[in-house]
Amino acid sequence: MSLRYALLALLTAEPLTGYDAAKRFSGSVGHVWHAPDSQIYPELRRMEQAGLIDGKQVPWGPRSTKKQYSITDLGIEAFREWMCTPIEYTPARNVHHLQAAYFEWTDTEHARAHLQNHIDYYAAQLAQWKIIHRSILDRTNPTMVKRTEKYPAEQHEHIVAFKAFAYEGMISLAQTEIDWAQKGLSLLDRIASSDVFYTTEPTGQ
Amino acid sequence: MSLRYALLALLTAEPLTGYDAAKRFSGSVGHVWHAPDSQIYPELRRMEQAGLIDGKQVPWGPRSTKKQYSITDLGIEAFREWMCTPIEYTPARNVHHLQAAYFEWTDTEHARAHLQNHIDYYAAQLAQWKIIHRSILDRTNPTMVKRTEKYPAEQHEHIVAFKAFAYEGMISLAQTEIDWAQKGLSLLDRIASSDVFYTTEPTGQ
DNA sequence: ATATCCATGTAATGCGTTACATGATTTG
DNA sequence: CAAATCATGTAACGCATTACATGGATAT
Repeated sequence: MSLRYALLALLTAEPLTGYDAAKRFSGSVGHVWHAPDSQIYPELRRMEQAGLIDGKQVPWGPRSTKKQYSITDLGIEAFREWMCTPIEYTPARNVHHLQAAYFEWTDTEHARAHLQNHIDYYAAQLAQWKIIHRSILDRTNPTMVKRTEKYPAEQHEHIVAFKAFAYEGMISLAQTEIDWAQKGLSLLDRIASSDVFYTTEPTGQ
Repeated sequence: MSLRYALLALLTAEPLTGYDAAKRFSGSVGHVWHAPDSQIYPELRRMEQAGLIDGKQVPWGPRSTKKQYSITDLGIEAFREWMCTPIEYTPARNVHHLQAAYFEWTDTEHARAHLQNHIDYYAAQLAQWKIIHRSILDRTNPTMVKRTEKYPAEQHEHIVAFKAFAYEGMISLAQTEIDWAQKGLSLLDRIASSDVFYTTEPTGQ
């Protein structure tokens, strides 16, 4: 159900085609919320049926059209209501931490590679998020501009502050993952330099 | 596919019934990896069919039996192989951060409640994880005892270190979430004390 | 005896991923 | 005119959640 509200959130800024939405969810915003087009198009159709959004055929090129969705009053109300309801916390399922817990089942080199991979992945995320964070704060982010245009100038600061705040959360999580993996690399160093390691098999049932 | 390896991981320590596994995944270990029984029983059957585990009917009470699964050599090999392969990173989809990004669509009190909820949730997680982390380090954790029994004493330290390391990751993530939400509360305080806020509606299309 | 574990499932539904498909428009 | 981009889907599959179901064993 969250994809629906992620879409409504996007549509509070400006009307979009399915393609536009899909592009956002796999571009820069996709680092925060990802969804494939095969999920987006049907969901938009369901949302239109539910009256949350309004799809208009607009001309595209000389002969063709595309369907552009705008949020309706009902959609705005639904989004606002969702914004007031607490979201359930889904049970933890962190597969990378699970794997790290069993590093005695692989060798130091593979374990090191996993952790390095972890660092690389989150370093890339971090870089992306920092760029977006900056573009939000200095008001060069195009979607933010579109969004703030609808509000009186006094409120821009808050709107910007909330978006920045959300990204700051992602940034600190990514940094935490990197720090953790780096501690893991140190742990592996300490272990590898000790004599006993990886006779590989347990001694018996 | 990860549930399969989470189950294999558990079974490297000791044989389990479906019920045992389900209990672990909703008890203390459930704060790291959760799965409902309706998923566990069929998966165990599939794993048995694949030869990764071996189910034996063992007596339970005077008249009844239960099925206890042990990991097979093939299962150990599969687990070891999985431990050597890098795990894909699934695209980010953090619904709480998404909601926080749009706090201008609700009022200060609801926003505050969301953040307080966030703090409470992760504080509870943190408390759980710290307890497990401690029980791993001081070797009172029963599953850890079962697990280390199979290995020579020289390796116990590493096995313990990896488990502790994994929990440390969860602990710092939970702490990061708490810190973030607390910053959010401060932000809301600053905003609430300023004059302009929540005339609620955008000025116009 | 009665409540609480222990034990094991089925069924419906929804969300998400991957793969398969197609065609128009714009840009170089 | 070829390539990249814009545009929109369908289909199959798997994983996860929720609800529905049942019954034996143990402890008080």
